Order: sequence, then C-alpha cells, then structure tokens
Amino acid sequence: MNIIMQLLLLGANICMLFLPLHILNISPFHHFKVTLQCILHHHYIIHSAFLLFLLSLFSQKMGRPPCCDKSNVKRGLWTPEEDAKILAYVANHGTGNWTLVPKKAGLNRCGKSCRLRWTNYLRPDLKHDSFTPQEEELIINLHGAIGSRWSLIARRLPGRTDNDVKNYWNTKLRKKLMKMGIDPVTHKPVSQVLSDLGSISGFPNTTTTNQMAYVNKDLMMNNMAPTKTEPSGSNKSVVENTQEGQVHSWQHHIPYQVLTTENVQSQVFSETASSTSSSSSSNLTQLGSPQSYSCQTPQAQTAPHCSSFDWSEFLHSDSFVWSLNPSSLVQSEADLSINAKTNGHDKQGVAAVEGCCGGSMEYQIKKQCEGHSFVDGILDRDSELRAAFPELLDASFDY
DNA sequence: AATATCCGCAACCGCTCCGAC
DNA sequence: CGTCGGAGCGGTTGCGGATAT
Repeated sequence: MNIIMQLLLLGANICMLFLPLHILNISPFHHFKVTLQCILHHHYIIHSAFLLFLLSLFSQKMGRPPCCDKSNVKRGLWTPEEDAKILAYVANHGTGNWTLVPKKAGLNRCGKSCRLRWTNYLRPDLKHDSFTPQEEELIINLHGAIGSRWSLIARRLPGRTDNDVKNYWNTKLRKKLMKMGIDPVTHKPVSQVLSDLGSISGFPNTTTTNQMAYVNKDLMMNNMAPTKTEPSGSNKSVVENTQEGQVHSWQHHIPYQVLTTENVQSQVFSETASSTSSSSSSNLTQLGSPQSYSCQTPQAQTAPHCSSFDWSEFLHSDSFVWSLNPSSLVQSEADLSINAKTNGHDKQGVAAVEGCCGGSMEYQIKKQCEGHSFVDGILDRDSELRAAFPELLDASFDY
C-alpha cells in the first residue's frame, strides 16, 4: 500500500515539477523538501493537500486577474449615500473608465458594480414605472423576431434597460405566454412544437399506441395535480394544468423518470432549438419563429397530421386531459390580440414582425407536409427574417 | 401569529467583444 | 498579429416583500 501511495505521489510530483513554481515564489528545492518529508513520514494526506494547495494557487495566478479585489469591496444593495456618490461623480466627470470610478468617487465597490448601478438604475433617462401594454406587446414581438437579445430589445423601449426587459420577460411575459399555450422560446403554440418534435425526433414510424408504450401513463395520471379553477369560470384554462401536472420523459428513452411538464417542455424546446436557445446560439430559435399571434387563424392552431406520430393526438387522448385544448388556445390568443395596436415609436419593427408572420402557421404546416424538415423550415424562416428585419439582423443596425 | 412558499427585482458572474497598444 | 483591459451582454442568484397555509 505504501509503495503504491509513494508511486502515486512521485507521479504527481513529477507533474508538478513541470509547473513554473517561480510564479508562486516556491523554489523546486523547497517543493522537493516538503515532498520528501511527507513521503518519509507517510503523511500522504498532508502531501495531497499541499499539492492541491499549489494547484489552487496556480489556478489563481494563471487565470485572468479579477477586475477588483472581490474580498475587500462591498456587495449587495446600494445605499442612498452610495447612489449620491455615483451621481455626483457622473455629474462632474461623466461616464467612462468605470474601474477608476470607485476610487475617485470614494466608493468601496467594484467598478463593474458601479457601472451596472448607473446603467440599470441611476441613469436619469430611465423609467421606473411599470411596463405599458404597448411596451409589453413590443417586447413579445421583438423577442419572437430576434430572441433574447435584451439589449437590442431595450434600445427600442426608451427608458428601459436590458435588465428591466429581461426581468419582465422572465417574470411576467414568459409565464403569460406559457399559460396561453404558446412556447415562449419559439413563439409557436405548444401543440405545434410538440408536433414538430414528433417529426424530427427520429421516432420510429409506429402507431401512436405503440409509442405510448414509452410512457407510464398510469403513473402520469397519478402524478397529475388537481385542476385549478380559473376565476373566469367556463373559460377554465386547460393549458394551465400543463404547468402543474407531471409527465414522464419518453423523448430520452428514460420512460419512468418523473418530470414536471414544464421540464418536458423545456426539453422539447431545447431539442427543437438544440443549441440554439440562449445567448450564444439563439439565432435559429429566434429566426425560426417570428410570429405575431394574432396573425394566426384559429384553423392554424390545429396542425394537420403530417408526421407519423402526432403530439396533438397524443396529448388530446383521453388520458391527457391537461393537454392543449384548441378552443381555449384560440380564446387565449384572442385575448392577447397582439396586433390590436401598433406602438407609435416602433411601427417599423412591429410592421416587420407582422409582415413576416403572415400565415406563419400555415406556412410551417405546408412546408412540413411538403416534406420539409423542421430544420428546413427554420432555415427558410431565417431567410425570410433577414429580409423582414434588415435593420435588426444587420451588423450595421442603427440604434 | 408564525412559518413556509412564492414572486419580483436588483445585483452579480462569467463570458465575449472590441479597441488600443 | 497577439495581448490586455474596459465595456457590454445574457444567464443566474439571492434578498426582501407579498401571499398562502
């Protein structure tokens, strides 16, 4: 045992000798001395800790240096006094070179933190009241067109920051769309997203009944949360039950893994827009689904059965009473009435969104029925969007 | 009334971009 | 052309108030 441990330590030390110990002001002799003492006295744990300590020092020294000394700067909420210092500094010196601001303004804060405080809260042109329906509508339309590029969206909303828009989307709009049965990522009805998934998932061409074997239906029913009753009574949203219920993942061939429906939807969305959602790769997602909901006819909500496995049929089966009800979906979309009004200062953007969404659902369905894959549809949509949103998608977009 | 849970928002984190050198 | 550092961005976290139990 000792021999094995000594061999392991020897190997680790040989590796360590390749590291430039001078960076840590540690001489190879000192390193060798510590190692030798540990081995001679069988202090393997101590020596392992020593090696880990060296490695952690290297990771700190070799990595990118922090913008400030995190341990010595104040964090958390800002006090009125600190706000006043920032305001006074900016009034005298203007913005820029934020790393020097804490020192010059007499603040014990990270410069980056100062910049964020200014841009997200203290800027005099910011609005601090709640979002208007027009702003809400614009955010939804732009998100459908360009995805989660919050800074781009915020620049079309005077007085709003990207953080404001992002928070409002995450806390209000995303949930609102989901309640309406609209996928907030693709801006498509969830039923169609699921249908699209069925056509691209590589699922074998078997009957729905066979595919149901992937799902532990009984367990799903047992795990379903009780139906919530909407205040509106007869217009009870069946969709809302999808938020509460639990289903089991069959997409990943883990039939009995218990997941919330939201998780399943997330997986669906992440698969349909695989590696396209989120910042680094949102292009396909955003380009694939620029839709203004009012453009969609009620007929468009019920996609024809183009693929061998139809998610709509799957979800509308008796067992899945929580699934999307087309009638409620239509009602919800009528309530939204996205195109009822056009924001005055952004007619161009909204017009572009509306222009490119004409018959969008029919378009997708037609494309799929013509043998286009879902990805083909996204790429086609990309081309359309580039034509419809030249000012948003061009690098030369003028804010 | 006390506690738990939910929700919204401010702030932070890590990464990328971009201009200066 | 490569490096460095400031600025910007999107995702995530955590706090504090509101609401439910």
